[in-house]
Amino acid sequence: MKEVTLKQIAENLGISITTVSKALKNYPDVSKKTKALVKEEAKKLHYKPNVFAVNLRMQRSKTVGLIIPEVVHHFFSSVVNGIIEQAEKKGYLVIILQSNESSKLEKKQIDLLISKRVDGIMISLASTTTDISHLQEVKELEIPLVMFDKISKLVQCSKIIINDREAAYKATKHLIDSGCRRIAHFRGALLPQNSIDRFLGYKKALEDHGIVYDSSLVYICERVDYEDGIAAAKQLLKDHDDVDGIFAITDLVAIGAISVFNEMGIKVPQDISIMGFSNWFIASAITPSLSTVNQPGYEMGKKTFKTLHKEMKAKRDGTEFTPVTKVLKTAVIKRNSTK
Amino acid sequence: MKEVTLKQIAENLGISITTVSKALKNYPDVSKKTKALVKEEAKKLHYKPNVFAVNLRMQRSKTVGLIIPEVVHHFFSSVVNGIIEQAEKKGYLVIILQSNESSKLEKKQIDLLISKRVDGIMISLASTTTDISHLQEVKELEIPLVMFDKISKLVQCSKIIINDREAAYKATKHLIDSGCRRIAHFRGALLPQNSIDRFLGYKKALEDHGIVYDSSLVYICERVDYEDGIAAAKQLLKDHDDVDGIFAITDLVAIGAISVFNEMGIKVPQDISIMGFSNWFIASAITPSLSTVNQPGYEMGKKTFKTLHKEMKAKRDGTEFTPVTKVLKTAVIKRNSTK
DNA sequence: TTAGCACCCGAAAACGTTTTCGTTTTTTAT
DNA sequence: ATAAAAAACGAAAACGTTTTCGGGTGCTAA
Repeated sequence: MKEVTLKQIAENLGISITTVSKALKNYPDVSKKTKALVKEEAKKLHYKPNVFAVNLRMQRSKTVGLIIPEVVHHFFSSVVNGIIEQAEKKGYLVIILQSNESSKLEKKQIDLLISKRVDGIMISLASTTTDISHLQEVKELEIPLVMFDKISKLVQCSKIIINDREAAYKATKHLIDSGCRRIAHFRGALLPQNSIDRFLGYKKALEDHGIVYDSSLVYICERVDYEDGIAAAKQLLKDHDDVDGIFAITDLVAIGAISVFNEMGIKVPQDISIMGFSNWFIASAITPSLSTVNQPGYEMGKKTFKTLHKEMKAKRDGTEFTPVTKVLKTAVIKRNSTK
Repeated sequence: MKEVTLKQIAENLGISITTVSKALKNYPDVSKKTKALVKEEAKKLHYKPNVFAVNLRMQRSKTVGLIIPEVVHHFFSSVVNGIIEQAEKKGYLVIILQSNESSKLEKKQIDLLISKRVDGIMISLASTTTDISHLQEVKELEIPLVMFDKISKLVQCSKIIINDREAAYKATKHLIDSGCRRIAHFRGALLPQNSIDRFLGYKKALEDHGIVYDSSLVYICERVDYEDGIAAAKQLLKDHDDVDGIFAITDLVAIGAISVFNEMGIKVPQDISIMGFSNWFIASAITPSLSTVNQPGYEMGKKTFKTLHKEMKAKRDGTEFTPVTKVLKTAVIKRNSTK
């Protein structure tokens, strides 16, 4: 059972390969009659063009690459969902790689994608990435590039993000508006930009509302997970007895904290209010349900691919494309962990 | 800045393309001297083979396809994690598609992967898939195929699964051993095999321990999500007042049920014990923490790719490969939702 | 009749590699 | 010195497409 090729069809019909190819692509210099004949024969033999040959000839793969820090992560998997849905609509396939928050791996994977000659690359940076030479290389090779969520301001490319600072501001303000005055912050590691931005938003909200910023109320959660939340909450209880609100960098951290308070018999939100971040869907399923800030992962994925697609199209057409930065809307979601 | 090709190197060195190619691949019929020269020049020019040409020539892409029902799902994202990690080790890239539990989409995506000429395919079926002709086609084209978790017994291929029936049996037995006698089951839809198997395991456990099976204690959760769990729990409270245990098909359903009981002031596990399934990590974070059965997603992903890799290798070498079925171990994890 | 003009068609190059097989060069043995 | 053997190299085909460009028809108008 040999592969069906253009040659096959051409021989069956006694015409040239050229004509067959053109007929299938509706070139104007092929008569209606031959077009019909060719198409019929192609259907009969179940002809499928050999993508390898097409790729080689066209110098493109109709495949794009995606690098994210973690696959097993609600926010990123939502992004992935948005991306692959949109990509499929446009006839593109997506190769997914995971940097595991390692800058070194990230570099390797960029090289891998380049060597696979993907038509475009989407990336959310590892927390530790500071050297961005691998991304500059992508730009130099003129491979369309879009960054999302965890970006670097130093790279000239399109970006799809939220305003972490503003979102954190809104979250903190919500706590203040509901009556909290001693508000702690469970932040992420020192380096990642969104960890910094959320911290700054928190600080600014305090200052704007006449609350003195107290650095002893800020706890660092290195890995930003459930255990970190538990640890921070326990430490907080040791250090302070007057805190009436917590803004956690992420829902998971907030949930860790809640579980500690539940266990200790500390009432949420009566004794202490808690805000999360991301609106991970489980936030509505815990007790008490978690107030949080919505971070639109699916939307972000959609927008990311759409932007990449425009850029790839511009490259094919040889038209100019100026990078855009799109800031997606966030919104406070009030539930039962705040008053 | 033109692409560097073998031709380029050959011209620079005044030798033939053939020799350059062979030198880079350490063919024995190239002298050490020329090999060194060629390699040096290649490094200097940053030569990277054109994969499109390699693919065409070799008739393979070093790319595999993966189809799963949902990306945003803890279990499946764990599987994805295991797969892409393992694939990268072997130099393969993974194209991920999502069937959205639609049999029609699944079929389309198989066609897509075939037309992209991936070297192998891994799939977990959509719940509604009964017609398996698209998978037969994969077999006919002799594309290596491995199914995992949600499989079809009608397809002759390697399979990586857990024993759902046995796992459900163990979960139910755990409830019985802890003193429960009226045990309800929140099951999934009627069709998917794992929904059936878990139900059968539940039933068998009852019968083996002298408890009469009562079909009025079985509730169907069509979409197997949090809301389903809530609905089923509420219905259960209306229908019965003597139930002392629930085995839910999935952690999320169990969590939905717990949230209802928490709200109603029904004590878990004192008044009613609850078992989940999957050991989704959030299971340890809710109150009370959820007893469940561990379903090793990461392991499953690893094993799935490894098996596919063996099959692909066998195909290249022209050696025979007989499909294997690997059943991964599951274990009951006792937490605070059971006595 | 002949130039001009649609209208069709196909030869051939190009994309960049891999590999077979024949040829040339060098080395070894006689 | 010469034949045989071994080592090194290269021509060319092949993978299957797309696209340019140069014809060859047959028709119309002068």
